[in-house]
Amino acid sequence: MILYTPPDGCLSLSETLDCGQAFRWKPVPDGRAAFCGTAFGHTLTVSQADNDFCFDCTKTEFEKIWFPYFDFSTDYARIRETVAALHPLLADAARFAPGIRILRQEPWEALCAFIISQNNNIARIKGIMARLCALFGTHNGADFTFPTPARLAACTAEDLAPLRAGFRAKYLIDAAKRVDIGGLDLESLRTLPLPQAREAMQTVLGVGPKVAECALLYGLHRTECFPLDVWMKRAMTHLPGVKIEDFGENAGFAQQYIFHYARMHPALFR
DNA sequence: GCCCAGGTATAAA
DNA sequence: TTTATACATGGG
Repeated sequence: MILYTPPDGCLSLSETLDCGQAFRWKPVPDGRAAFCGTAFGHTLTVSQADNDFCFDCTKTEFEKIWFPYFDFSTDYARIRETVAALHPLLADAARFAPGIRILRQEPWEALCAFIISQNNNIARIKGIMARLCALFGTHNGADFTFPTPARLAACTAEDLAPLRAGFRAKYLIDAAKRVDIGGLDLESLRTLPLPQAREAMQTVLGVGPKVAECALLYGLHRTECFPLDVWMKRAMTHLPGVKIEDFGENAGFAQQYIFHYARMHPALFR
């Protein structure tokens, strides 16, 4: 059991784990403000008590898995200030959910999650992700892990029918094949120049500009990425004079603040 | 029942 | 090069 307080004072479990960036964290029914989820093969229950966060894991596991996963080495207080300074509406968005952090998720899982996300809603994305793990992942004693590329690459579209992922099933299989034996090295995209990284992502069937941007942001922490989904397009019309280039290295953070704010306040964005 | 969802592939203009 | 349409499914 590890007690930890982020040095920047920024973390809300609900804002971070249920803001549309990750789809496999669930509130613990009987716990207060606790969440349970799985990443990198490890399952964690995390809860909050005042300013402390309680991580139900060993010190080693916290240091190797969860500290980087929650991006605790980044100063989110400073990022919020920088984003908020660009426009009053951005200040509102950053103030609305000040506990958002951009998780450092597994590249392969993030790619699959946002392939599934296309023309889909968040509640249903969560369901498909849960079935994907239950059917093709392995059980670690507490939860199902995310299936490996090799496991999905061995599947046919009919095999994936129980997911009820619709037309996205064939996209998942193509992604799996590219990553498994097709020469697509997701880790290499962590440092590849962004235009080439985007191009590489989009070699996967079903991965266009938006999914590529999400996979790079959430899976490889390319924070200069700025996914333009339907909500963001609406939001941008309310940010006259603000250009995506203005966000620079903070684009991904800004996008997540705006996305969450817009989704929670649909009336403000037409 | 209807509308639409963290879009993209494909065809047509 | 830009614009239109199909796509599978189900949450609200």
